Amino acid sequence: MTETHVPIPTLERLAIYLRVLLDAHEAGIQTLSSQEIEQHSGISAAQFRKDLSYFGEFGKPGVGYSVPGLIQCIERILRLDAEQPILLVGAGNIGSALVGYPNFQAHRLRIAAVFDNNFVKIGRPFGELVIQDIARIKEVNADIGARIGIIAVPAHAAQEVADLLVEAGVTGILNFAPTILRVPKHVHVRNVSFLQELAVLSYHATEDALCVNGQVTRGGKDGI
Amino acid sequence: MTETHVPIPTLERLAIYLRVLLDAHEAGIQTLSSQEIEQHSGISAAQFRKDLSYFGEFGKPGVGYSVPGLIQCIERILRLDAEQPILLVGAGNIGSALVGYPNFQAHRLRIAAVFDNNFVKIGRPFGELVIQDIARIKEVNADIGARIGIIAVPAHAAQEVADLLVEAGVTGILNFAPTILRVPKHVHVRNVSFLQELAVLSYHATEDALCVNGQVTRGGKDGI
DNA sequence: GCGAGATTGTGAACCGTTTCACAAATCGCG
DNA sequence: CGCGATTTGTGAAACGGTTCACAATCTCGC
Ligand SMILES: NC(=O)c1ccc[n+]([C@@H]2O[C@H](COP(=O)([O-])OP(=O)(O)OC[C@H]3O[C@@H](n4cnc5c(N)ncnc54)[C@H](O)[C@@H]3O)[C@@H](O)[C@H]2O)c1
Ligand SMILES: NC(=O)c1ccc[n+]([C@@H]2O[C@H](COP(=O)([O-])OP(=O)(O)OC[C@H]3O[C@@H](n4cnc5c(N)ncnc54)[C@H](O)[C@@H]3O)[C@@H](O)[C@H]2O)c1
Repeated sequence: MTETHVPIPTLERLAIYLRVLLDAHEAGIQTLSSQEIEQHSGISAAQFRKDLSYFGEFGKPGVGYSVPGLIQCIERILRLDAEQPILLVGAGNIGSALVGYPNFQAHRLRIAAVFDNNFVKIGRPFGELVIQDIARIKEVNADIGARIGIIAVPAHAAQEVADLLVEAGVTGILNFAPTILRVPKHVHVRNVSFLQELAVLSYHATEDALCVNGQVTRGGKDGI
Repeated sequence: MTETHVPIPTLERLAIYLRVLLDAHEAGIQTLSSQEIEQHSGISAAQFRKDLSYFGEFGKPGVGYSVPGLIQCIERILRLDAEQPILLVGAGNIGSALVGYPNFQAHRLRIAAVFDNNFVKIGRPFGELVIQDIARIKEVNADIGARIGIIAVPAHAAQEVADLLVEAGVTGILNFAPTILRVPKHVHVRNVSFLQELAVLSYHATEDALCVNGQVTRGGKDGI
């Protein structure tokens, strides 16, 4: 284990391992080998061990991994060992699904405040929270200290909201709007795009050959 | 352009290019160079050209790409040129956000039927649809012929629903439940996991060194 | 205490994707 | 028509992540 950059796919898988481990813990299992993790996660044992090797040594040769021990370690790595407050912007359809989602709590991710710019919505209850004015976001986060924000507003408002989130001190953004966000280098953005996912499935859903090819698509000045 | 396997990241980017092109089309722009696509998409011009090269030649040297022409080509590649019907299972929070989402329509993705197993919900309206009994899914899809299904049910029901979807003729599944699905080889699964996304952000949101390391985590029989 | 069996951690090989760099193609203009 | 400016398409190189394979480590039972 050297002090090296951790691949993002590794971090994503860490969250999967954590889920598997929590399930096992629930079931009263004390120890798991990388082989068994493979069974439950669909990720190869070698990959699992390599992933962990970025952070240290957590297993015992000949035995495997202590389930509660590894849970604690992965939680620490992912900063899920202490409560992680999150700002949600956009009290619409997506926002509504998110505030009520109980699984976040199990990972100590807590939506600590909801913001909108619609005066009709501001002040209304939203899950267990009350919708607040987006104009007050910086002020509110001075108390909360959230480092993660979720953008669930229409695409045309996303950049503006991203700027506000960054100004409020957020360094990680989960973006549901179909737009490329421009943010300072120190801010990490992850885009969630159902359309993209469905497009990939759409491509694979049909096996027929494509009708696009050289001589048809290239051509005269009427072009493609 | 040889007949080769297309990387999944390429397909994902294709959906992004399509969005950029549709925006440009909306704005009345007739032609775009790979350089300009880079500006709008955040994806490098070289990457863009390489991505397209898997499918043919679509541009004119010295000019660029015809916006409407390329839109048509990418839509054909992604099978978004004809209406793509989709089955949604789970009339809950996520399902609710999806049925009302207008952007799907712009890509000819249409949620053609919604299913649930809750007798209280079956028969109720859901968006413009009526919630149907999951038990009838195969029968219903005999008419619809959808090849894509969305799983928006609790994790413990996801595998069972996946089996039903496959039996109903679906070859692509978008899975929102936090579980690994076992499906036949010809079926493609894409998982959407907000938890995973947030975990990655959580990791990056703090720059402090980890407290995990060799001598602490490895050790005596009290172990990790 | 020791040998058999199990399992980890990791350098090295492998493989697929991204980036680079340039020849070939097209356009506009004099 | 020809030349300079522009931009494409694509082999080849660079890069980064995954897989492999094995020495090192640990447990258990005798
Ligand atoms: N609903 C879906 O299934 C779905 C799927 C994929 C992507 N998305 C994307 O997610 C985003 C949210 O979708 P939704 O369906 O929840 O939309 P929505 O219209 O239901 O909700 C958007 C909310 O954002 C608020 N808002 C608008 N501008 C704002 C601003 N400047 N500051 C603060 N709040 C503002 C609105 O008042 C509204 O409450 C959109 O970008 C959409 O494209 C949604
Ligand atoms: N809500 C969120 O923000 C969120 C976030 C991430 C992941 N998810 C995941 O998405 C999935 C759906 O979440 P949700 O919040 O919409 O849940 P939900 O409880 O609101 O809705 C689930 C729906 O599925 C139906 N259902 C249950 N078993 C079924 C079966 N066997 N066949 C058909 N229908 C069945 C239920 O009747 C219910 O209507 C869950 O797996 C959840 O973990 C949700």
